Amino acid sequence: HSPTGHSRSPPSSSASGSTTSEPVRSRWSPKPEQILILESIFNSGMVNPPKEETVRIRKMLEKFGAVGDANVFYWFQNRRSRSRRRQRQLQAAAAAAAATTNTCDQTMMVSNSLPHHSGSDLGFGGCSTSSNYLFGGSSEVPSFFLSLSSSPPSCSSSSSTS
Amino acid sequence: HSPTGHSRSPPSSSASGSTTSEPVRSRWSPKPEQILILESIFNSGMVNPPKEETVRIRKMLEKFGAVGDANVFYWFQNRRSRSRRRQRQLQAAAAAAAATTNTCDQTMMVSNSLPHHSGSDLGFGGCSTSSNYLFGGSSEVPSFFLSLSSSPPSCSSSSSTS
DNA sequence: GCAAATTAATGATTTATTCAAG
DNA sequence: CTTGAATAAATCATTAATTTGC
Repeated sequence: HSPTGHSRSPPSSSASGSTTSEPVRSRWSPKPEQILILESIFNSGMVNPPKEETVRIRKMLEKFGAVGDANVFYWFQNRRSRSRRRQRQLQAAAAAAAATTNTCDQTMMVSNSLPHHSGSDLGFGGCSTSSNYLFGGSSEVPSFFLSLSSSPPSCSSSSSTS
Repeated sequence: HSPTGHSRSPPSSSASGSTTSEPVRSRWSPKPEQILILESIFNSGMVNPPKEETVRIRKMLEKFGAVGDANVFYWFQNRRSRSRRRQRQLQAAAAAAAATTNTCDQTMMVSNSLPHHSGSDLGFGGCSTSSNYLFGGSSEVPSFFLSLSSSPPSCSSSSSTS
């Protein structure tokens, strides 16, 4: 629908890593600034920009290095795909864990005493703020993990006698 | 994929992926529950458990599938590595962006979407709710862009030189 | 310290699925 | 039922980080 007159525009890749002096790059590698921009856009909710926007984004990115419309398109496509996959993986993990939690007898009775942990985890779900969430009070599934006392120096010794 | 050679022989233990119903796997693939557990531990601050804890963790994970101490060790090693890299990349991006922000007038004011938080959120995961106050200039059409699809039917050569 | 070898990330392709016309 | 467009999933291939041995 809406034949926007977009023809088969194969990757008009005009990609180059470093504008300064790079030998030859067969594959576009976004520069930090470009990544930042793309991430910002993605995180702002625009996960699948229409062509018009894609062109605009490309123009914006071009200020920091050669890039083609196709690169931008690919980037968003991959971002969506991978984002979703991770989410699914996590969800599966949660479900599976919840379904099998009871199997773990007294393996770990957790003693939630973690005072705090300089938050700087990153990496996974993204939505996770702390360790206790997700299935905090789902059912009879007590968050049976969390807190394996961090053993900093010597051996395990709950010496956190505050 | 170059399964040709195992040089390092880290902690020796049993490591197999034949947990439930997998044919044969040369490499341990953590089950969702195991991932969840490992993530929880990692996020709880224990990013580098000593051997003692590693063994404990392995025993705990074993309830969900075969796993060896080495696998646990590797997992944490890789996890740390990944975290560090991500962090660095982000910082680099931020720095680079900051360094060039002035250069591009209002080209990229996108930077940080979410207010507050002194740049250390790194919530790239994929939580982005729907905060669209970026540059919703003229996005109306769903999304149409270069087709660059393949040629499934008919002739399409591409003998994959792989 | 550097360069080869390994590993993880991720850009680019291919394949399958979906949905709307015709 | 077929065709065409658009996407998402799966896969391939290359690049960049890390690790390792000299």
